[in-house]
Amino acid sequence: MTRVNELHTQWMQDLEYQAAYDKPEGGFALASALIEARASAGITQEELARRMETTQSAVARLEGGRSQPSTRTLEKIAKATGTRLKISFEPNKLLKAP
Amino acid sequence: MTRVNELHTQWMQDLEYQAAYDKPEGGFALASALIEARASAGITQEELARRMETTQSAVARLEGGRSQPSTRTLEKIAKATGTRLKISFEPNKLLKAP
DNA sequence: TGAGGTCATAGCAAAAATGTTATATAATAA
DNA sequence: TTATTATATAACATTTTTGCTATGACCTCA
Repeated sequence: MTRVNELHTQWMQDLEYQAAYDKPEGGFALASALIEARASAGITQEELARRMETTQSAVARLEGGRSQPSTRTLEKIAKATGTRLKISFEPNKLLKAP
Repeated sequence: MTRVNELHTQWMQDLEYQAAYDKPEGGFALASALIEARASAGITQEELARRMETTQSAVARLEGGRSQPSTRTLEKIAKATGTRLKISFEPNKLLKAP
């Protein structure tokens, strides 16, 4: 049992995690979505890397927001964390103020 | 006025487009999400390319599902189509059948 | 103190995405 | 028919992501 694993037990009880590449600026929202997905799976970077058939350092780079991953990579993450990848283009803010 | 533009007028009236990289297999869902986003903006591949600072052929390649775009590219598409990019890892199917 | 475990970073080579030019096809309008 | 417009494809150079091998920092626990 390790830190992330403990977080897991705690989070899985009441966490509605639906992190998204949404609000923030520089793509760091995606990074936190990755971290949450991994935490929800209760695994380490090492284990996630194993499931994605890559290395721990690659996972750290992704979570650190130091790359702009392709959908290929995002799909691997989804599979490895037991989640479903969803990418959408949603209608934007209001056009004119009332 | 061109074909897509006409589609636009038609769609914008009643289309709740929220295409997603969701159900299907080979990443073609993303492709159709792209097409819908562009159609909702009522522009041609050529115009989308101009807004993304790339070329029409690159857009065609994306919409044809012949690449796995990075979040960098997805962001460009969102900005160019006036939409908001949303990427999320959602909880998966049921674990055990009752 | 030291060992073990987790995560972050740097640097490099290989792979994939991207930008670009040049066509080709299809549909429409004149 | 011809001209024009929109989209699809191929081929290639450039850029970015990705995989990999260290290595260092930070904990916790014995």
